[in-house]
Amino acid sequence: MQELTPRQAEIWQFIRDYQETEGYPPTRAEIAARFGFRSPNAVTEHLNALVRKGALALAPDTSRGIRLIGAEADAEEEAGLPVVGQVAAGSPLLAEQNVTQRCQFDPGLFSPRADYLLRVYGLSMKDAGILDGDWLAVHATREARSGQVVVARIGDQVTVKRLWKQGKRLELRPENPDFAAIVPDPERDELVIEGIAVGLIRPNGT
Amino acid sequence: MQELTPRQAEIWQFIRDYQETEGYPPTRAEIAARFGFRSPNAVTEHLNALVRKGALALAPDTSRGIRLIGAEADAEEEAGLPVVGQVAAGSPLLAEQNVTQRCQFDPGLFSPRADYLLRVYGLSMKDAGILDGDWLAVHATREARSGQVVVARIGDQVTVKRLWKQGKRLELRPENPDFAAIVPDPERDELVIEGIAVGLIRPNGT
DNA sequence: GACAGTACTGTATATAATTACAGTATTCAA
DNA sequence: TTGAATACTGTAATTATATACAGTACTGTC
Repeated sequence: MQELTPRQAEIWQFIRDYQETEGYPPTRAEIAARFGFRSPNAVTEHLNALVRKGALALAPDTSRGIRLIGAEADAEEEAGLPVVGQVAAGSPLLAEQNVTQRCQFDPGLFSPRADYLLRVYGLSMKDAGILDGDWLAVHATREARSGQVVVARIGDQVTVKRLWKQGKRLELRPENPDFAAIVPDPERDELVIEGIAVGLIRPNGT
Repeated sequence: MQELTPRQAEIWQFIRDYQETEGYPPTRAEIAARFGFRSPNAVTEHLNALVRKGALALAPDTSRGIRLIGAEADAEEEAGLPVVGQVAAGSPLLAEQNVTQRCQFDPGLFSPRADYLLRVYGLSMKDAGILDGDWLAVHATREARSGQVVVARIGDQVTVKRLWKQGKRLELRPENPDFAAIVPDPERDELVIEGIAVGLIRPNGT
Protein backbone atom coordinates (compact mmCIF):
# COMPACT_ATOMS: atom_id res chain seq x y z
CA MET A 1 0.00 0.00 0.00
CA GLN A 2 1.30 3.39 -1.03
CA GLU A 3 2.10 6.00 1.61
CA LEU A 4 -0.87 8.13 2.68
CA THR A 5 -0.75 11.87 3.22
CA PRO A 6 -1.56 13.02 6.80
CA ARG A 7 -4.98 14.23 5.67
CA GLN A 8 -5.74 10.99 3.89
CA ALA A 9 -4.69 9.03 6.96
CA GLU A 10 -7.01 11.17 9.12
CA ILE A 11 -9.91 10.40 6.85
CA TRP A 12 -9.09 6.72 6.74
CA GLN A 13 -8.99 6.61 10.53
CA PHE A 14 -12.25 8.49 10.82
CA ILE A 15 -13.93 5.95 8.57
CA ARG A 16 -12.55 3.15 10.70
CA ASP A 17 -13.75 4.79 13.92
CA TYR A 18 -17.15 5.58 12.47
CA GLN A 19 -17.53 2.02 11.26
CA GLU A 20 -16.52 0.81 14.69
CA THR A 21 -18.97 2.96 16.64
CA GLU A 22 -21.94 2.97 14.26
CA GLY A 23 -21.67 -0.44 12.70
CA TYR A 24 -21.71 0.84 9.12
CA PRO A 25 -19.47 3.16 7.08
CA PRO A 26 -20.11 6.91 6.83
CA THR A 27 -21.52 8.78 3.82
CA ARG A 28 -19.45 11.40 2.05
CA ALA A 29 -21.60 14.08 3.63
CA GLU A 30 -20.93 12.72 7.10
CA ILE A 31 -17.21 12.70 6.50
CA ALA A 32 -17.41 16.26 5.14
CA ALA A 33 -19.32 17.36 8.26
CA ARG A 34 -16.69 15.83 10.54
CA PHE A 35 -13.85 17.68 8.81
CA GLY A 36 -15.79 20.86 8.14
CA PHE A 37 -15.73 20.53 4.36
CA ARG A 38 -18.44 22.53 2.65
CA SER A 39 -18.54 20.20 -0.31
CA PRO A 40 -19.07 16.45 -0.43
CA ASN A 41 -16.82 16.43 -3.44
CA ALA A 42 -13.80 17.13 -1.26
CA VAL A 43 -14.47 13.76 0.35
CA THR A 44 -15.06 12.01 -2.96
CA GLU A 45 -11.64 13.09 -4.13
CA HIS A 46 -10.00 11.93 -0.94
CA LEU A 47 -11.73 8.59 -1.26
CA ASN A 48 -10.60 8.25 -4.86
CA ALA A 49 -7.06 9.01 -3.77
CA LEU A 50 -7.34 6.34 -1.08
CA VAL A 51 -8.62 3.86 -3.67
CA ARG A 52 -5.66 4.64 -5.94
CA LYS A 53 -3.34 3.99 -3.02
CA GLY A 54 -5.05 0.74 -2.16
CA ALA A 55 -6.27 1.85 1.28
CA LEU A 56 -9.92 1.18 0.55
CA ALA A 57 -12.38 -0.06 -2.03
CA LEU A 58 -15.46 1.83 -3.22
CA ALA A 59 -18.63 0.19 -4.50
CA PRO A 60 -19.92 2.50 -7.27
CA ASP A 61 -23.39 4.00 -6.91
CA THR A 62 -23.71 2.42 -3.53
CA SER A 63 -24.54 4.34 -0.38
CA ARG A 64 -21.90 3.90 2.29
CA GLY A 65 -20.15 1.56 -0.12
CA ILE A 66 -16.79 1.97 1.54
CA ARG A 67 -14.66 -0.97 2.50
CA LEU A 68 -11.42 -0.40 4.32
CA ILE A 69 -8.46 -2.48 3.28
CA GLY A 70 -5.94 -3.44 5.90
CA ALA A 71 -8.36 -2.50 8.67
CA GLU A 72 -8.08 -5.77 10.45
CA ALA A 73 -4.75 -6.99 11.53
CA ASP A 74 -3.05 -8.84 8.71
CA ALA A 75 -3.69 -12.54 8.33
CA GLU A 76 -0.53 -13.44 10.20
CA GLU A 77 -1.59 -11.54 13.26
CA GLU A 78 -5.18 -12.70 12.94
CA ALA A 79 -4.12 -16.33 13.17
CA GLY A 80 -1.92 -15.61 16.17
CA LEU A 81 1.70 -16.38 16.77
CA PRO A 82 3.03 -19.72 15.61
CA VAL A 83 3.90 -22.20 18.31
CA VAL A 84 7.07 -24.00 17.29
CA GLY A 85 7.35 -27.54 18.59
CA GLN A 86 10.12 -30.07 17.97
CA VAL A 87 12.34 -28.58 15.31
CA ALA A 88 13.15 -31.02 12.52
CA ALA A 89 16.89 -31.25 11.91
CA GLY A 90 18.15 -28.64 9.46
CA SER A 91 14.80 -26.96 8.93
CA PRO A 92 14.22 -23.26 9.59
CA LEU A 93 12.63 -22.68 12.98
CA LEU A 94 9.44 -21.30 11.48
CA ALA A 95 9.08 -23.96 8.79
CA GLU A 96 5.49 -25.10 8.58
CA GLN A 97 6.27 -28.61 9.68
CA ASN A 98 7.53 -27.26 13.00
CA VAL A 99 4.46 -25.13 13.75
CA THR A 100 2.09 -27.21 15.84
CA GLN A 101 -0.54 -24.56 16.44
CA ARG A 102 -1.12 -20.87 16.75
CA CYS A 103 -1.81 -18.77 19.79
CA GLN A 104 -3.45 -15.40 19.80
CA PHE A 105 -2.90 -12.73 22.41
CA ASP A 106 -2.34 -9.08 23.17
CA PRO A 107 0.60 -8.00 20.98
CA GLY A 108 1.71 -5.52 23.67
CA LEU A 109 2.12 -8.28 26.22
CA PHE A 110 5.79 -8.81 25.48
CA SER A 111 8.43 -6.23 24.83
CA PRO A 112 10.25 -6.30 22.51
CA ARG A 113 7.61 -7.93 20.38
CA ALA A 114 7.33 -11.72 20.41
CA ASP A 115 7.65 -13.25 16.94
CA TYR A 116 6.88 -16.82 17.84
CA LEU A 117 6.46 -19.21 20.73
CA LEU A 118 8.94 -22.04 21.17
CA ARG A 119 7.91 -25.16 23.03
CA VAL A 120 10.58 -25.97 25.58
CA TYR A 121 11.75 -29.56 26.05
CA GLY A 122 13.54 -30.66 29.19
CA LEU A 123 14.46 -28.97 32.43
CA SER A 124 17.83 -27.42 31.62
CA MET A 125 16.48 -23.94 32.43
CA LYS A 126 14.49 -25.02 35.47
CA ASP A 127 16.03 -22.49 37.86
CA ALA A 128 15.09 -19.68 35.51
CA GLY A 129 11.48 -20.81 35.91
CA ILE A 130 11.37 -22.36 32.42
CA LEU A 131 9.93 -25.86 32.61
CA ASP A 132 9.26 -28.71 30.21
CA GLY A 133 6.26 -27.94 28.02
CA ASP A 134 6.42 -24.16 28.54
CA TRP A 135 6.09 -21.89 25.56
CA LEU A 136 8.94 -19.44 25.42
CA ALA A 137 8.01 -16.13 23.80
CA VAL A 138 10.86 -15.32 21.42
CA HIS A 139 11.84 -12.11 19.68
CA ALA A 140 13.63 -13.12 16.50
CA THR A 141 17.00 -11.38 16.33
CA ARG A 142 20.65 -12.25 15.73
CA GLU A 143 21.78 -9.76 18.37
CA ALA A 144 21.92 -10.83 21.99
CA ARG A 145 23.69 -9.39 25.01
CA SER A 146 25.52 -11.34 27.64
CA GLY A 147 23.17 -12.54 30.36
CA GLN A 148 20.11 -12.84 28.17
CA VAL A 149 18.19 -16.06 27.70
CA VAL A 150 18.55 -16.94 24.03
CA VAL A 151 17.34 -19.44 21.49
CA ALA A 152 20.47 -20.77 19.84
CA ARG A 153 21.12 -23.24 17.09
CA ILE A 154 24.27 -25.34 17.08
CA GLY A 155 24.38 -27.54 14.04
CA ASP A 156 21.06 -29.37 13.99
CA GLN A 157 20.22 -28.68 17.62
CA VAL A 158 17.99 -25.84 18.79
CA THR A 159 18.41 -25.02 22.45
CA VAL A 160 17.37 -22.48 25.05
CA LYS A 161 20.16 -21.29 27.32
CA ARG A 162 21.54 -18.18 28.96
CA LEU A 163 24.24 -16.52 26.86
CA TRP A 164 27.52 -15.39 28.40
CA LYS A 165 30.13 -13.48 26.47
CA GLN A 166 33.68 -12.86 27.66
CA GLY A 167 35.53 -11.15 24.88
CA LYS A 168 35.42 -13.61 22.00
CA ARG A 169 34.53 -16.57 24.16
CA LEU A 170 30.86 -17.53 24.07
CA GLU A 171 29.12 -19.81 26.52
CA LEU A 172 25.62 -21.19 26.68
CA ARG A 173 24.79 -21.89 30.30
CA PRO A 174 21.87 -23.93 31.54
CA GLU A 175 20.14 -22.94 34.78
CA ASN A 176 20.10 -26.33 36.39
CA PRO A 177 23.07 -27.83 38.26
CA ASP A 178 22.38 -31.22 36.59
CA PHE A 179 23.35 -29.85 33.18
CA ALA A 180 26.70 -28.69 31.84
CA ALA A 181 27.47 -25.48 29.98
CA ILE A 182 28.01 -25.57 26.24
CA VAL A 183 31.14 -23.86 24.97
CA PRO A 184 30.96 -23.90 21.21
CA ASP A 185 34.20 -24.40 19.36
CA PRO A 186 34.33 -21.53 16.82
CA GLU A 187 36.35 -23.78 14.50
CA ARG A 188 33.92 -26.65 14.40
CA ASP A 189 30.49 -25.60 15.64
CA GLU A 190 28.36 -23.05 13.95
CA LEU A 191 26.48 -21.10 16.62
CA VAL A 192 23.54 -19.03 15.44
CA ILE A 193 21.45 -16.89 17.75
CA GLU A 194 17.83 -17.31 16.62
CA GLY A 195 16.29 -14.93 19.12
CA ILE A 196 15.98 -13.75 22.69
CA ALA A 197 13.42 -14.71 25.29
CA VAL A 198 10.91 -11.95 25.98
CA GLY A 199 8.44 -13.88 28.10
CA LEU A 200 6.79 -17.17 28.76
CA ILE A 201 3.43 -18.89 28.60
CA ARG A 202 2.65 -22.06 30.52
CA PRO A 203 -0.49 -23.32 28.85
CA ASN A 204 -1.15 -26.33 31.02
CA GLY A 205 -1.93 -26.13 34.71
CA THR A 206 0.87 -26.52 37.21
CA MET B 1 -32.11 -11.31 23.66
CA GLN B 2 -35.44 -12.86 22.80
CA GLU B 3 -35.58 -16.06 20.78
CA LEU B 4 -35.55 -15.55 17.00
CA THR B 5 -37.75 -17.42 14.52
CA PRO B 6 -35.86 -19.55 11.97
CA ARG B 7 -36.59 -17.00 9.26
CA GLN B 8 -35.41 -14.11 11.41
CA ALA B 9 -32.22 -16.00 12.27
CA GLU B 10 -31.60 -16.60 8.56
CA ILE B 11 -31.91 -12.91 7.86
CA TRP B 12 -29.71 -11.98 10.79
CA GLN B 13 -27.02 -14.35 9.55
CA PHE B 14 -27.27 -13.06 6.01
CA ILE B 15 -26.69 -9.53 7.26
CA ARG B 16 -23.66 -10.70 9.21
CA ASP B 17 -22.24 -12.53 6.20
CA TYR B 18 -22.93 -9.63 3.87
CA GLN B 19 -21.27 -7.22 6.27
CA GLU B 20 -18.30 -9.56 6.51
CA THR B 21 -17.79 -9.97 2.78
CA GLU B 22 -18.72 -6.49 1.54
CA GLY B 23 -17.56 -4.33 4.42
CA TYR B 24 -20.92 -2.60 4.88
CA PRO B 25 -24.45 -3.75 5.71
CA PRO B 26 -27.01 -4.62 3.00
CA THR B 27 -30.00 -2.53 1.97
CA ARG B 28 -33.52 -3.82 2.38
CA ALA B 29 -33.70 -4.38 -1.37
CA GLU B 30 -30.54 -6.47 -1.31
CA ILE B 31 -31.88 -8.62 1.48
CA ALA B 32 -35.17 -9.00 -0.39
CA ALA B 33 -33.29 -10.08 -3.53
CA ARG B 34 -31.33 -12.70 -1.59
CA PHE B 35 -34.51 -14.25 -0.16
CA GLY B 36 -36.62 -13.73 -3.26
CA PHE B 37 -39.03 -11.26 -1.66
CA ARG B 38 -40.87 -9.14 -4.15
CA SER B 39 -41.30 -6.30 -1.69
CA PRO B 40 -38.71 -4.44 0.34
CA ASN B 41 -41.35 -4.08 2.99
CA ALA B 42 -41.11 -7.76 3.85
CA VAL B 43 -37.54 -7.04 4.93
CA THR B 44 -38.50 -3.90 6.81
CA GLU B 45 -40.90 -5.91 8.90
CA HIS B 46 -38.32 -8.56 9.61
CA LEU B 47 -35.84 -5.91 10.64
CA ASN B 48 -38.39 -4.30 12.92
CA ALA B 49 -39.05 -7.66 14.52
CA LEU B 50 -35.30 -8.13 15.02
CA VAL B 51 -35.10 -4.70 16.63
CA ARG B 52 -37.94 -5.58 19.00
CA LYS B 53 -36.05 -8.72 19.96
CA GLY B 54 -32.83 -6.83 20.51
CA ALA B 55 -30.90 -8.59 17.74
CA LEU B 56 -30.01 -5.40 15.89
CA ALA B 57 -30.35 -1.63 15.91
CA LEU B 58 -31.68 0.47 13.03
CA ALA B 59 -30.66 4.05 12.34
CA PRO B 60 -33.81 5.77 11.01
CA ASP B 61 -33.69 7.34 7.53
CA THR B 62 -30.20 6.04 7.08
CA SER B 63 -29.13 3.92 4.16
CA ARG B 64 -27.66 0.61 5.30
CA GLY B 65 -28.18 1.82 8.85
CA ILE B 66 -28.14 -1.65 10.31
CA ARG B 67 -26.01 -2.57 13.29
CA LEU B 68 -25.95 -6.10 14.52
CA ILE B 69 -26.04 -6.65 18.25
CA GLY B 70 -24.27 -9.58 19.79
CA ALA B 71 -22.11 -10.09 16.71
CA GLU B 72 -18.83 -9.49 18.49
CA ALA B 73 -17.81 -11.11 21.72
CA ASP B 74 -19.25 -9.44 24.82
CA ALA B 75 -17.54 -6.48 26.43
CA GLU B 76 -15.92 -8.54 29.20
CA GLU B 77 -14.14 -10.72 26.71
CA GLU B 78 -13.28 -7.75 24.55
CA ALA B 79 -11.44 -6.04 27.38
CA GLY B 80 -9.49 -9.15 28.26
CA LEU B 81 -8.89 -10.79 31.59
CA PRO B 82 -8.21 -8.62 34.62
CA VAL B 83 -4.70 -8.71 36.01
CA VAL B 84 -4.89 -8.63 39.81
CA GLY B 85 -1.95 -6.97 41.52
CA GLN B 86 -1.37 -6.41 45.19
CA VAL B 87 -4.61 -7.31 46.95
CA ALA B 88 -5.75 -4.68 49.44
CA ALA B 89 -6.49 -6.23 52.84
CA GLY B 90 -10.04 -7.48 53.16
CA SER B 91 -11.07 -6.60 49.60
CA PRO B 92 -12.43 -9.14 47.15
CA LEU B 93 -9.75 -10.36 44.77
CA LEU B 94 -11.43 -8.89 41.73
CA ALA B 95 -12.24 -5.54 43.35
CA GLU B 96 -11.47 -2.75 40.92
CA GLN B 97 -8.74 -1.28 43.08
CA ASN B 98 -6.80 -4.52 42.72
CA VAL B 99 -7.01 -4.72 38.94
CA THR B 100 -3.91 -3.08 37.49
CA GLN B 101 -4.59 -3.82 33.84
CA ARG B 102 -6.25 -6.20 31.45
CA CYS B 103 -4.73 -8.77 29.19
CA GLN B 104 -6.33 -10.24 26.13
CA PHE B 105 -5.60 -13.66 24.74
CA ASP B 106 -6.95 -16.83 23.23
CA PRO B 107 -9.68 -18.06 25.61
CA GLY B 108 -8.84 -21.67 24.78
CA LEU B 109 -5.25 -21.27 25.94
CA PHE B 110 -5.94 -22.47 29.46
CA SER B 111 -8.13 -25.33 30.55
CA PRO B 112 -10.22 -25.09 32.63
CA ARG B 113 -10.89 -21.52 31.66
CA ALA B 114 -8.81 -18.77 33.29
CA ASP B 115 -10.96 -16.19 35.06
CA TYR B 116 -8.22 -13.76 35.99
CA LEU B 117 -4.48 -13.32 36.19
CA LEU B 118 -2.84 -12.91 39.58
CA ARG B 119 0.48 -11.17 39.84
CA VAL B 120 2.81 -13.28 41.95
CA TYR B 121 5.00 -11.66 44.62
CA GLY B 122 8.06 -13.41 46.02
CA LEU B 123 9.80 -16.66 45.24
CA SER B 124 8.00 -19.12 47.50
CA MET B 125 6.93 -21.19 44.46
CA LYS B 126 10.26 -20.89 42.65
CA ASP B 127 10.77 -24.63 42.18
CA ALA B 128 7.39 -24.91 40.50
CA GLY B 129 8.65 -22.41 37.95
CA ILE B 130 6.58 -19.55 39.37
CA LEU B 131 8.72 -16.48 39.84
CA ASP B 132 8.29 -12.98 41.21
CA GLY B 133 6.31 -10.83 38.77
CA ASP B 134 4.75 -13.75 36.92
CA TRP B 135 1.04 -13.67 36.15
CA LEU B 136 -0.65 -16.81 37.37
CA ALA B 137 -3.69 -17.78 35.30
CA VAL B 138 -6.38 -18.68 37.83
CA HIS B 139 -9.64 -20.54 37.44
CA ALA B 140 -11.95 -19.23 40.18
CA THR B 141 -13.34 -22.11 42.19
CA ARG B 142 -13.71 -23.15 45.83
CA GLU B 143 -12.94 -26.76 44.99
CA ALA B 144 -9.35 -27.91 44.86
CA ARG B 145 -7.74 -31.32 44.96
CA SER B 146 -4.66 -32.27 46.88
CA GLY B 147 -1.52 -31.55 44.89
CA GLN B 148 -2.91 -28.63 42.94
CA VAL B 149 -1.40 -25.17 43.03
CA VAL B 150 -4.05 -22.93 44.56
CA VAL B 151 -4.73 -19.31 45.31
CA ALA B 152 -5.70 -19.24 48.97
CA ARG B 153 -6.76 -16.53 51.34
CA ILE B 154 -5.92 -16.76 55.02
CA GLY B 155 -7.33 -13.81 56.88
CA ASP B 156 -6.08 -10.76 54.99
CA GLN B 157 -3.33 -12.58 53.14
CA VAL B 158 -3.65 -13.91 49.61
CA THR B 159 -1.06 -16.52 48.76
CA VAL B 160 -0.12 -19.01 46.05
CA LYS B 161 0.89 -22.44 47.33
CA ARG B 162 0.47 -26.11 46.62
CA LEU B 163 -2.41 -27.64 48.53
CA TRP B 164 -2.04 -30.92 50.39
CA LYS B 165 -4.93 -32.64 52.08
CA GLN B 166 -4.60 -35.54 54.51
CA GLY B 167 -8.02 -36.33 55.85
CA LYS B 168 -9.14 -33.14 57.58
CA ARG B 169 -5.65 -31.71 57.82
CA LEU B 170 -4.86 -29.06 55.21
CA GLU B 171 -1.42 -27.81 54.34
CA LEU B 172 -0.20 -25.07 52.01
CA ARG B 173 3.27 -25.97 50.88
CA PRO B 174 5.69 -23.61 49.15
CA GLU B 175 8.04 -24.97 46.51
CA ASN B 176 11.20 -23.43 47.81
CA PRO B 177 13.28 -24.90 50.64
CA ASP B 178 13.75 -21.40 52.09
CA PHE B 179 10.05 -21.15 52.98
CA ALA B 180 8.00 -23.05 55.52
CA ALA B 181 4.66 -24.76 54.99
CA ILE B 182 1.52 -23.13 56.30
CA VAL B 183 -0.73 -25.35 58.37
CA PRO B 184 -3.88 -23.35 59.03
CA ASP B 185 -5.47 -23.85 62.43
CA PRO B 186 -9.13 -24.59 61.66
CA GLU B 187 -10.07 -23.00 65.01
CA ARG B 188 -8.37 -19.69 64.39
CA ASP B 189 -7.58 -19.17 60.72
CA GLU B 190 -10.17 -18.94 58.02
CA LEU B 191 -8.80 -20.62 54.90
CA VAL B 192 -10.61 -19.88 51.67
CA ILE B 193 -9.63 -21.39 48.34
CA GLU B 194 -10.00 -18.64 45.74
CA GLY B 195 -9.04 -20.67 42.73
CA ILE B 196 -6.64 -23.10 41.11
CA ALA B 197 -3.69 -22.36 38.86
CA VAL B 198 -4.36 -23.27 35.24
CA GLY B 199 -1.32 -21.69 33.64
CA LEU B 200 1.14 -18.87 33.72
CA ILE B 201 2.26 -15.85 31.79
CA ARG B 202 5.63 -14.22 32.28
CA PRO B 203 5.19 -10.85 30.62
CA ASN B 204 8.70 -9.52 31.10
CA GLY B 205 11.77 -11.07 29.57
CA THR B 206 13.78 -13.56 31.55
C1' DG C 1 7.24 27.26 -16.17
C1' DA C 2 4.30 23.62 -17.18
C1' DC C 3 2.19 19.65 -15.14
C1' DA C 4 0.57 16.31 -11.81
C1' DG C 5 -1.00 15.69 -7.20
C1' DT C 6 -3.17 17.50 -3.11
C1' DA C 7 -6.89 20.00 -1.01
C1' DC C 8 -10.60 22.13 -1.19
C1' DT C 9 -15.67 25.40 -2.61
C1' DG C 10 -20.13 25.36 -4.85
C1' DT C 11 -24.03 23.67 -7.57
C1' DA C 12 -26.78 20.34 -9.64
C1' DT C 13 -28.79 15.86 -10.72
C1' DA C 14 -29.83 11.09 -11.10
C1' DT C 15 -30.51 7.29 -8.47
C1' DA C 16 -30.18 4.57 -4.19
C1' DA C 17 -32.73 3.56 -0.27
C1' DT C 18 -35.98 4.11 3.52
C1' DT C 19 -40.45 4.14 4.71
C1' DA C 20 -45.51 4.77 4.72
C1' DC C 21 -49.80 2.68 3.42
C1' DA C 22 -53.07 -0.90 1.72
C1' DG C 23 -53.57 -5.61 1.21
C1' DT C 24 -53.50 -11.32 1.81
C1' DA C 25 -52.64 -15.57 4.30
C1' DT C 26 -51.18 -18.59 8.18
C1' DT C 27 -50.30 -19.88 12.91
C1' DC C 28 -50.79 -19.99 17.67
C1' DA C 29 -52.30 -18.70 22.17
C1' DA C 30 -56.28 -16.72 25.25
C1' DT D 1 -63.09 -16.85 17.46
C1' DT D 2 -60.76 -13.10 18.11
C1' DG D 3 -56.41 -10.91 18.37
C1' DA D 4 -51.53 -10.70 17.91
C1' DA D 5 -47.45 -12.19 15.66
C1' DT D 6 -45.32 -13.99 11.55
C1' DA D 7 -44.65 -13.74 6.68
C1' DC D 8 -45.27 -11.92 2.86
C1' DT D 9 -47.15 -8.75 -2.20
C1' DG D 10 -47.56 -4.31 -4.38
C1' DT D 11 -47.27 0.75 -5.03
C1' DA D 12 -45.70 5.20 -4.13
C1' DA D 13 -43.50 9.18 -1.97
C1' DT D 14 -39.76 11.23 0.19
C1' DT D 15 -35.21 11.77 1.36
C1' DA D 16 -30.54 10.12 1.51
C1' DT D 17 -26.54 9.68 -1.22
C1' DA D 18 -23.21 9.38 -4.91
C1' DT D 19 -21.36 11.71 -8.42
C1' DA D 20 -20.51 14.86 -12.40
C1' DC D 21 -18.85 19.34 -13.60
C1' DA D 22 -16.82 24.00 -13.03
C1' DG D 23 -13.86 26.47 -10.26
C1' DT D 24 -9.60 28.17 -6.82
C1' DA D 25 -5.17 27.61 -4.63
C1' DC D 26 -0.90 25.55 -3.11
C1' DT D 27 3.18 22.30 -3.58
C1' DG D 28 6.78 19.79 -5.44
C1' DT D 29 9.31 18.24 -9.56
C1' DC D 30 11.06 17.32 -14.17
